[in-house]
Order: sequence, then C-alpha cells, then structure tokens
Amino acid sequence: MEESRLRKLQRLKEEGKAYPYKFEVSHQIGDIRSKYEKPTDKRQVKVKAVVKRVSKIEEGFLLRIASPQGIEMLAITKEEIQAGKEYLLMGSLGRYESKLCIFDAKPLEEGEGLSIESLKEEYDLDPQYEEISLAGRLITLRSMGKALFGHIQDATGKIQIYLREDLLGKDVFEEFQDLVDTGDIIGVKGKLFRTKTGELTVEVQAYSLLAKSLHPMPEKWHGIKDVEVRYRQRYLDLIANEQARKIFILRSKVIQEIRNFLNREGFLEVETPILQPIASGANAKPFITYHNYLEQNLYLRIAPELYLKRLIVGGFNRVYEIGKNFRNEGVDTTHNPEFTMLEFYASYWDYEDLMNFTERLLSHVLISTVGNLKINYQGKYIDFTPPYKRYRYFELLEKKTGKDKDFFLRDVEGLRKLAKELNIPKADTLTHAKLIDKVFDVLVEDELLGPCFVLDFPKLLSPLAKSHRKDQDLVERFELFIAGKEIANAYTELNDPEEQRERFLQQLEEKEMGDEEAMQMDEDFIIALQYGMPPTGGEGIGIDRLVMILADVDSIREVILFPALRRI
RNA sequence: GAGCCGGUAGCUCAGCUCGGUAGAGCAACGGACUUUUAAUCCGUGGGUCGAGGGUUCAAAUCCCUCCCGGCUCACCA
Repeated sequence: MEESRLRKLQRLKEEGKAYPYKFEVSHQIGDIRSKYEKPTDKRQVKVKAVVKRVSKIEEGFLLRIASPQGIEMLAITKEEIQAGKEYLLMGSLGRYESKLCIFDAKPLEEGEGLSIESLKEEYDLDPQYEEISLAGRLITLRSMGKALFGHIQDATGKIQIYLREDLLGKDVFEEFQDLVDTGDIIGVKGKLFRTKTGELTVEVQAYSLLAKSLHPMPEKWHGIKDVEVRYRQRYLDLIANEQARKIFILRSKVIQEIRNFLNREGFLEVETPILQPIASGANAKPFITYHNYLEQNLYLRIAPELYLKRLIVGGFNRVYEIGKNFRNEGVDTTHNPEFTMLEFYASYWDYEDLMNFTERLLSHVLISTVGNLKINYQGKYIDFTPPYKRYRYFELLEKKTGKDKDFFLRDVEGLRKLAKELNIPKADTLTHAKLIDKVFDVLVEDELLGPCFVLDFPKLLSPLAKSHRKDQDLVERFELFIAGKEIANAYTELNDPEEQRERFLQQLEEKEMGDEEAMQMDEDFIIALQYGMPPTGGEGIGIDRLVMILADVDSIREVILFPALRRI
C-alpha cells in the first residue's frame, strides 16, 4: 500500500467522507457514448489533416491528426509517418478507444479530402450541455494548474472529465487535487460538451470520492502483461486491459445468445446435480468429496448427460443445461479442471438433425456476437457458412494410413505396431479402444481446420451412443472440430437398456485392463431406460473452447475469469 | 511427470554473456501551468533483484536446491 494514499484515506475518514453509501448515476458511460457517437459502418474516407503525434502500437502506428482549427481524430497506419506534416489519408472509418479513427490509413499523393470537421459533425454529435451524473474509476489525471483533465472508466467505456477552479470553487478544486488519485472511484455531476479538439467531455460541477484505491494503478500505456498477475488478480487485468474486458463481455454474450436460440427453439433450461453418487457420462477422472450427513462419497460431475436423459424419459422433450463440469486431470492451453459445457437433448431427433441444428445454432451465435460467419483465428481463416464439411471417421484414417476399418477393429496387434511406429507413448499397454483413439488423434485431429463434422465413430469408443443403422461396428456419433480443436460431441442416444448394460460392462472390462477413465456403471440410469426413452439426439458443446475461437485467443485461461492456479 | 524459457521499483522493462556502489520510462512526492488526452517543464524519494544455500575479498550476475508462472511434450475431451 502506498503511504500517501493511506494518509489521504485517513483525512477522508476524519471528515466522514471515506466510504459513502451511494451515488446516483444517470447513465452508464457507454450509454452516453452511443448516444452522441454514431456508428461509422466502416465507411471509406479520404481526410486531409496534419499529423500531430505518432505512437507505436501493436497494430502499427497510431497517429493523432488535426484540422487547421485544431479538431482532432486518430488514424492507424502500417508504415510510420512523419509528424508535423500534412497528409491526405485514405482508409475505413471506425472508432479506436471511442474516438473517430481511420483504420488501415494510407497516405495519398494528391486529391481532395474531407475535413475532420465535416466527419465530426456527422458522427460525433454535439451533446448541447446535457446534464448528467456518471461514476467510474479514475484512470488518468492531467493537472493543468487551475484546470484538470482525466478519464473515468466503467465496464461500458471511458469518458473524459474536466474540472475548473472557477467552476468548482477554490476549496473544492484544491480538495480534489489533494485527495483524489488515479485508481480511485469517483462520481461526477456536470454538463456534457466537446473540447476544442472534439472530445466528448463532462464539465464537472460536483464530485464525490466513492472509494479510494490504496494501491497505485498499473501503468497506463502497457497495462498488465505478467500473466500470473492477470490470472491471480483478474480485477487488475479488467481495470487495465481493455482486451480482457472485451473477451469476458463476449463470453457473456455468447452464452446469452445460446440461451436465446435454444429457448426460441422450445428447449427447457434445467439444472441437474453437480454432486453425484456415481460420476458417469464421460471418460474422465472425477474429483471425490464426502458428504457427512449421508455418510458417503460423492463425485463432482464429469458430465450431466445421464441426468438429462432421465429428464427425456420423464417427458421433457427438449432440455438443456449450461454449467460446470469437473475433471481431475491436467491443465494446459485447452484444459481447465472446471469448464463450462452446454448439453442439450431433443426427443425424436437423430444425429443428422443435430448436425443441421448445430450449424443453425453456431450461425446465430456468430452473427449475433461477432457479426460475421467468417472469422480469423490465430492467423487462420475460418468460414462458418453452412453446410460444414462432413468426414467419416474411418475414411479419414484410411486416407492417412491406407488401412481400412477392419484393420483398426480386428487386427489389434497390427494396430499396436502402427502405434509404435507413430511413437505413441505406452503403445504396448494401451487398450484397443485407446489405440484407435490415439492413432486418430496423432494423424488426423490437428488438420481439421474448418468447422467440420467427423462422423460414425467406432462403437468401442462410445458407450452411450446408438449403434449405426447401417453398420454394427459403428455408432451414430459426430464430433465438431474447429481449428483442430474438438468443440462438440453428439450422438443419436442409445435407448435400449439391455444394450446399454452390455456397453457399461464392456467399459468395466476396459477399466480392469488399465483404462482409468473408462465409464462407471449406472444401474439407476438403466432402470430409467427400462421405462422407455424415446429416440433422442444429444449434444455437448465446450463453451470455453468456442469462446476461444471467437475471441481469437490461444489459451483457455484467457476466457476463464479465474483459471485454476496453484496456491502460492 | 520431462524439456526449454521467465520471476529485478506499484507497472513495463534494461542490467546477467565477461562478478566490482542496482538503472530507465510510467506511477508517486514537491513546484509551474485554465481545452489537455502516452500532456509538458523543473526538482525529489523509492529495491528482501522469487526463496534458501554455496563459491568468492566481492554475487542481480557463477553453481546447487526449492517455489511460482509460461510454452512444448506426456496425460486428458
């Protein structure tokens, strides 16, 4: 903690102003911005202006450009441009940190350009001294003697504030200078205007210090880069890094739009147990806990699947659940021990219906969040326009190895030899099912770039999926791959209780042969099936990974607010 | 679990190769400045160099052990 700030807090406490209870806010900052700043729709423009200042940013060079009258806007160029000279710049109009900005600006040799004034008039409206009251964290402060500028920020944006001694009175103005630091949360009341450079600004008539920050803020230019601090003290990341704020707002929108879509399609949102007496429904190691009153072990769910299917038996024809699953396994860029899944089930559907539905669902989510079906992910172009490519599991393997389905399903020793040639670790001891899975992993997965469905998996790998109607070696199951990552897993559900029992028994054999993740038997679920489950299609979508793709980040920790870290 | 990389001021980083009084910018503190915006100008203070041990006259720097994180692999949907 910082000495000088503690002293200021002490003074505030003595005056009874330290931690007020409430402040009336008339708007969120973003509301004000969208009210007076029109969308630019990427309009192509040519603008003639003097370049006043050039700074290096990640995207290239940020230019502050001004008209002869001193009205300013921004431009971003790839090539560095000399400050102090007049240029005619061409590019697409947008907003950078809510200021008008010419993106991809290129200097032209000659021609006529628009004036900054005319653009400002069109897109940045005059707020005409509207009276407002805003609150937020003070993130910058520039003292000019008898006047003072700063920016306050909330989750929706930031806005400039302007304090003048002659408006506030000497006492109030000096008190502000004495007691307020960057990082503090303040409320301001005043009138909206534009400064002579054209920036939307609150002329402050009264202020309140709402909470003091006893620690100095991270540096304003670089933000917080240390990933360990960003994950452990996520609030600092959210204060300092706009990119982080954007990702979590996007995540929230994605989940909301998934709900909107499913609700509209007649699905019922439900909640099923997270504490389960048997952890089943997926192949994974569970977390174990103990319930004192029931005097028994419980498991944190590895999947909600078997409960959701019980609801199908109960007659809820379309159900979904969005929630955490827990798997006691490794942590890396695509795995967190607790992660968010969407699972949904629809009676009378099969996996063909699910594929079509998945395409519609993702189209809706993309259009309503990022606004486009074509995106860039880590430098790769990905087009979500349906229909997605569909590949058969064994066709992909045959293309890679020249060996057909019979080889993989009947010639275990031959397969083991192939696995060794591929340098798959522990190839000597892996079970048949694991061998197939690994070989597919190594040979095929990374190359599945575009959104594509891999379908018709071997039955060995899919104890809850219904046998394929044309081939008893296979099941009617698909996985959706995007950018080499598995995003969704779905199948026509197995609804024959006898066959389900056999599949569970087979899993127990796998477990005895050393597969720790093989599925547990759930007798109660089989009883449910005995009452009759209609033909049903069911699917799980990994929300974290989907958000990774849409946010264009390469680590799952970037889309989980508080990722799992070792305690220090 | 293995390999590689990193941890230095509140933040972003330099210094480590080749041991010799721990640096810059921002932030802070004092001062000037009533339209600034990475404000500017003058001045000041600020460090368990991740922790512990070793080598040495002397260690941020060389060696060892450990902690935390990142990436790759292994494991895993």
